[in-house]
Amino acid sequence: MSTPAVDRSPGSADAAPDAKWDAELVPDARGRTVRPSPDCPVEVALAAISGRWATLVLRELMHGPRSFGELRDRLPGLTAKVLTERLRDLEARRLVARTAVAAFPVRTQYALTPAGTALRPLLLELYRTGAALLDARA
Amino acid sequence: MSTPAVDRSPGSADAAPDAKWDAELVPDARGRTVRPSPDCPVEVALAAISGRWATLVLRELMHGPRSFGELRDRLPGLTAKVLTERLRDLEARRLVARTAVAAFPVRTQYALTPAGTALRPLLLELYRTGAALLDARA
DNA sequence: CAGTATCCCTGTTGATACTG
DNA sequence: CAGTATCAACAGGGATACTG
Repeated sequence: MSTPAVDRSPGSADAAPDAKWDAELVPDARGRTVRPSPDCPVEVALAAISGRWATLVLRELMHGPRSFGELRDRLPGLTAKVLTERLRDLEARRLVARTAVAAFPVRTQYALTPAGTALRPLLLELYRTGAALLDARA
Repeated sequence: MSTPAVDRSPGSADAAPDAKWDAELVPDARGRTVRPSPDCPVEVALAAISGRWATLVLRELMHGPRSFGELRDRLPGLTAKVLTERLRDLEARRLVARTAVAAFPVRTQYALTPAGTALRPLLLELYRTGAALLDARA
């Protein structure tokens, strides 16, 4: 894949140690990646909000716990299949916790975990940045 | 698509006016979207950093203007085709400006515009959030 | 040096219909 | 109520080879 050519990096395989990094932009070694890597914090954050509808589902859950039906009602156009996919993904990342009540009819509650709540500043920053871009074009 | 049923919203078609919104999370009407929309600030910001390798290309340009070859050298594994795609996309969004010097050999400079530089806080927040998620799992 | 041109392959999304 | 099962359509990305 990558041309071996000359190995100028004495360090690990996926870093560029001899470059001068912006200490604010790249505070530690995890950010000195040369390719999209699951170990890079930026990629981890992007993965957390990845997938269509993901930020909208998170926004709804930021308002408090919601049932499957409530989420579906709040986001018409989002099919049950995709909603399930998003929720399962968020659950796998431990950002959302599911609580199913085995009654009839079945009730399921989806709530943010502390890790999920930690995404709030990121959503705010996304909004801020996007709004600034929109205003700049206006 | 959406079940017409009862139209409980007296306002526009893509908003839910009767819901109570978190004023910090959704500061204005542009955030009260019911589906992924190009008008939503969050979507605009996500679009700005969309595409594989995008954040890495932006990171490199945050360090200063770079030529096509410099970017390619700094990001081995990124093919010329995809690098071109990312740069063209960023250019179309006015986040990056291209300056080609018609000499021989050809020299091209890619630099962030003010709008592109405005993405820095977002990248920092992505890093912060991702690092927090990584630390939480450790 | 700075790209283009193809081809192919894979993942993602959406529509629709069905179930414990 | 809270999902699952299929299937079709599409876009994104990578490998490779070529050009002004």
